[in-house]
Amino acid sequence: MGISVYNTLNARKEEFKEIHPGEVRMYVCGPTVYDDSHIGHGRAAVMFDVIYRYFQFRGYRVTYVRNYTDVDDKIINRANKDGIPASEIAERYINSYEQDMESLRIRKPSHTPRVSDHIPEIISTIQALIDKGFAYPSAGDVFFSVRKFHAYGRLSKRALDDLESGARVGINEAKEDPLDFALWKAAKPNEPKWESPWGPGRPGWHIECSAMSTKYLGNPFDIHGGGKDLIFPHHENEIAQSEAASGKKMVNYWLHNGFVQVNQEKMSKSLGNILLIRDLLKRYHPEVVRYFYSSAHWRSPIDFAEDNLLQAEETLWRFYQAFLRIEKLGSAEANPAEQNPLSEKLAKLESEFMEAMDDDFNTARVIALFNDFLRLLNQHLDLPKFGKDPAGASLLRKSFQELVRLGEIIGLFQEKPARYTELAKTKAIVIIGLQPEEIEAKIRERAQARLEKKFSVADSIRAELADRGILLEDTKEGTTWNLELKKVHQKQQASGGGK
RNA sequence: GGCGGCAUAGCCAAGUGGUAAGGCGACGGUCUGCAAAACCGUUAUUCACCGGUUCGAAUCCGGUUGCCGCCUCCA
Repeated sequence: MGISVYNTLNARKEEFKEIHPGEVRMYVCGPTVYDDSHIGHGRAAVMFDVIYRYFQFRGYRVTYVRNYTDVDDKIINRANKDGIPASEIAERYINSYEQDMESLRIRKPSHTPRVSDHIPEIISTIQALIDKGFAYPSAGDVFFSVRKFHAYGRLSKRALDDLESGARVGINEAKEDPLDFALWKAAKPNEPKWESPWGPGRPGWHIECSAMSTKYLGNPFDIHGGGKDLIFPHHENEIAQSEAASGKKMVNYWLHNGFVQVNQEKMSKSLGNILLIRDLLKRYHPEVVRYFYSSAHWRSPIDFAEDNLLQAEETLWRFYQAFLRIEKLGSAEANPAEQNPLSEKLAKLESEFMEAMDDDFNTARVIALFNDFLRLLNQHLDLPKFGKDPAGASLLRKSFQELVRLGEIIGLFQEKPARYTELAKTKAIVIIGLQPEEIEAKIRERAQARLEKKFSVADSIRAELADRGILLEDTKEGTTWNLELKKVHQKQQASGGGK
């Protein structure tokens, strides 16, 4: 049984077969660096990161290329607006993106090429297209002649004539056909430019990905990914360019992730509801964000509504609370006891995980699987003697370790449980405006009241804390405090913290 | 207008021919002075609607309605 993936090209799930044995070569369209990245960029980055990690987990050697589009109209516009060179804008937002990627714990791709470093490759690709009759220069521009490429429209399932009739673009005099797209654009004043056989100018949008993917991965290569919006025209044009230039198939599997919404609405500049990765991460731990991304299938839309994020946070919290309990069991090694439901499930966990992931990277199924396993862990933690027995404790620890090992592929459970909890508490304390000492004092005060059976006093102390998002938990070892995450977020929003 | 996609419980969300995963919430129970946490149980005879294929459909086909995306260098 191998991995199956949904391939946009054939509009169905297909068994994955690599071109070079034991090796996967994948290319994902990275950002155009003219602004800070939003949660939509984050989704693409996280989901392809999961795919990258999973192929590695399955033993493949993976070459993963994710580019930066650092030459582009939007960058130039931004540069002119801010009165600084386009290269500086690009540099600034590449840094910003890389910070975001690090925050989201994205594994670094094998290569992160930039357009500006690949002008010679781009020029020679364009030249090849001209030589083969697929492209033509016109007044300093070079265009790709769409009608010369017979398979045009296959990926996006469009007929050329439909495109023509639906075209809203103004006719460009320099084009032979309105559908033709630019490979090279003649330089205008105040634009970055490079010398070329057709005069000074810069590459069009699509050609960079053809040139760079071919350079790093060859043709054909295994997987090309990106957001759904890139299917047309970007990826359609890439196919035309690469296949026309090389005479070979470009890519076997095209993967396109679904869009994010914010409160059921499309995220867009005009609606003013762009949610930046960095702003989201002020309020939620990166693993919460990754958990949330993973809770839906990567091809489905996903709605970044506050309630949904809170739900993800609470569920992840449950995992870490169980991990804390396990860590407190001590670390004496012992051979596992006889078979029990936990050991049986533990033995199967990896294969069930792989079954879910093999099925088009179904992370939502993995989340369900982990939750099932969590319940089993808690069941055993609740058994009076199980954890005290070295064999039982050992099994619980092994179970925890297995979750950490498999969770790494999704990017979950990688924090030390104590640290994860402390981090949340430290953050919460600031928001709530209560020092731990104050909470401890209240707890002592309440303990005294309870001792004296003044339960109404004790209860009012508890209620007072609960109102601020602090939950008290009376255990045999004494009273501890925990967070009511939802309330903490409400306070945070009320105070306007973290936006 | 053209093309593509989606509609599963109060909410989020898996499930692509064999009789509805998981999470949140709610309710009942165990525990507790009472709670909280954790655990147990209940919570969709039914998968937008209509028709068809089939022994059998949430899953396939046709139609209807609603929503979304792309066709505008937006992941």
